[in-house]
Amino acid sequence: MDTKQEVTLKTIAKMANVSHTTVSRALNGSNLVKPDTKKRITEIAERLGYVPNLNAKGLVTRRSFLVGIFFTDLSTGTSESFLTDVVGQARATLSKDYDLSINSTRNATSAQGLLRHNYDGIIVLSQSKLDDEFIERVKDQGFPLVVLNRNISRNDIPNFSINDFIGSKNIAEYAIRMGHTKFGIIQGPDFFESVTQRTNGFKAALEEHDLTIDDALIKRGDYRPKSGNVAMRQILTSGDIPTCVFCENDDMAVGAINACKELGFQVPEEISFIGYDDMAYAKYLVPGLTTVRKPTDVIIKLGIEELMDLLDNEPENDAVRRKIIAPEIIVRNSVSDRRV
Amino acid sequence: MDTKQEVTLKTIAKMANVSHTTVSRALNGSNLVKPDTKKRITEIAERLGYVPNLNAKGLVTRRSFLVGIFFTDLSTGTSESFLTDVVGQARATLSKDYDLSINSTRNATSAQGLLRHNYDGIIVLSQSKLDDEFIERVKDQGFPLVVLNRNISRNDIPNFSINDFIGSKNIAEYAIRMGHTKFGIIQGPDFFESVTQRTNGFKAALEEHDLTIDDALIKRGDYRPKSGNVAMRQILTSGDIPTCVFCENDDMAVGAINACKELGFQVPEEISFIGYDDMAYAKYLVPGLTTVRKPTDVIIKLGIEELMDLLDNEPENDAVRRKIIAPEIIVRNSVSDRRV
DNA sequence: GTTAATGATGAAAACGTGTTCATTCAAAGG
DNA sequence: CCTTTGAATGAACACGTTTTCATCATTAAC
Repeated sequence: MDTKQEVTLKTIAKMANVSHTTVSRALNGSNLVKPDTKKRITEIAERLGYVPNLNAKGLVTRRSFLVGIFFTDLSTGTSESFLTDVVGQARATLSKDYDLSINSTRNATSAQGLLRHNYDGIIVLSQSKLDDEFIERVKDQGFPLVVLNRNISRNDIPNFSINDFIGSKNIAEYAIRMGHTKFGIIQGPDFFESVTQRTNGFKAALEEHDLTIDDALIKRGDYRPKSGNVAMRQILTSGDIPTCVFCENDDMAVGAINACKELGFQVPEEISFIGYDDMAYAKYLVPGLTTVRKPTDVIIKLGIEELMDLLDNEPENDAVRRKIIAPEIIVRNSVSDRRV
Repeated sequence: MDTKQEVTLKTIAKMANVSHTTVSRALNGSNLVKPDTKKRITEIAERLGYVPNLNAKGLVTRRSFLVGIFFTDLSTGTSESFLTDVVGQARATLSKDYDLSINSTRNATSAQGLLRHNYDGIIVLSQSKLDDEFIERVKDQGFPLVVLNRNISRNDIPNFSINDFIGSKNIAEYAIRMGHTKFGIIQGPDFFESVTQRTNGFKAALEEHDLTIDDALIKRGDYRPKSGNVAMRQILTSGDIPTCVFCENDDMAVGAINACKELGFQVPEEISFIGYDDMAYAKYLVPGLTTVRKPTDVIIKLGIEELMDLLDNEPENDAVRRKIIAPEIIVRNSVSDRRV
């Protein structure tokens, strides 16, 4: 029953008593072919279930009909919703001509076969400075390229990113306004640039208000709930207990809050919590999690639209588009009011 | 700086004073070429950064170097962790030769260009009977194919699935053993077959114990936390309140539990909850969520290994591998003990 | 020292398309 | 009626590989 790729242009040509050249033209909507022969040809093609050989087509037109989507790391939790969002939106927006190929920049860094598939365009969802080498290479090889999520230094590449520094700084200022002075932080994995930004943004706000944070109250997790739980237990059993803990993503916040309840601390009365990401469930935790919403849907939309431009038009673009978007603060009930 | 695809076999051939035939052989590790010429050639290729044209290669070898991964629907929440798991594991397991192309069976159902890219192999992550038409077509066209997650009727296709009926039935029996007799159900979207199975499995256990369930206590959500919240509010305000509610995924359970707390019901003392999926955070909710763990990692592993077999070996397989795996029950604290 | 076997290489064809250029044929212009 | 134009078509080449078959050089066999 293996009927794969039996019918080609020549098959159709014979049946229609024309050359394969004419068939090719007819099927590609050329206006150099008489209307009724065109009709005859398309009917035969339809009936035979003709599907063009993309390898042959791509060989001569120098295309691959493939858009590459590259993540920093596929195994890390954060990417989850990001991945589905990107794939979903890309599928909905991009022409059906293209297939989406998912990859990790890590796999691609190996010198050989970096980009075996000659992608027609590439989207990088960058979470780490380690991607720079990859981005550099892709750009220099002339691929249409868009970089999302992380702010990169090269300014000749379209780049839509999120300013996690500002997001964290703003949420810290909110907590300070609520009267908190003694903080803890549960960080994410150190190779994510978002982690550096979130930590630095939070600290920056503290400094501006002449507050300090004890290094012993800064723990590192891996963005998963369990690591948040472990880190919080360390903090709670160390004797030196903060009034407010900033968890660098919501998943870890869930684990950390759980640790408090297990050890008999009231949330948020005794200890307040701040999350990051505004996951779908954050609103429905008890207490509702005060967190930061990243406008990922916006940058994804911008990125895909930009790539479509790059794919359609000539590389003679006027201006390279770049944009840094500030996240939004979502205030719920997990930070208590300590003002006197 | 556009250096894409300038260096070909012939480029190298000229520099090495051989024919492109020899270069091809050398680079493909043929033993018909003298060791030192092979070395000379590979060095030149390396230096020039040669990368083979997969279109040309595929044209003659009739391959695409593409593995297609098809989901029922890309925009629905459930797929999230599934998607990342599959992509991650496939990337880790599969030979680097292959790219992974993500798709939805819905997009592919359109008659033309169903499978423009001539995938070397296909994995279908099926969640709905609607996929059957797609699966049928793929199989009949002779693609190496593996279907995961859902149990399909055709027995000539490798199929690794999860028995949600048993999972739901078992968890229901646990709740019954704990003394519950009056239940509610918050269902997922109706086009998912898992939803039918979960509902039927749960009901089956009730019947076996001569218990009935009021249809007014069966609400439908969309697998997102918010829909769980909405559904639970309807139940709570209807006057007729169950002692235990089965939410067909954890996300909806979060929303539902929240509704109880907002309206002043104690969980699990007054109302108990059961989830499904055992998401990473389920363990850290308060109370810890009693739920069902789907061995998705197992079926993904089986599926990818099977596909690798199909890709390597001849289609003359001995036996078609099929397996249905029962989920595991995870008992935590969200179901109260009502035994007298 | 001739023949047979082996090892290394190249020429040419093939894969299925798109595209350039030449050719045919009918209609239009005088 | 002859020439010119334009429309429709086909022949041939190109894209970058792999593969079959032939060729040449070298070694082994007797």
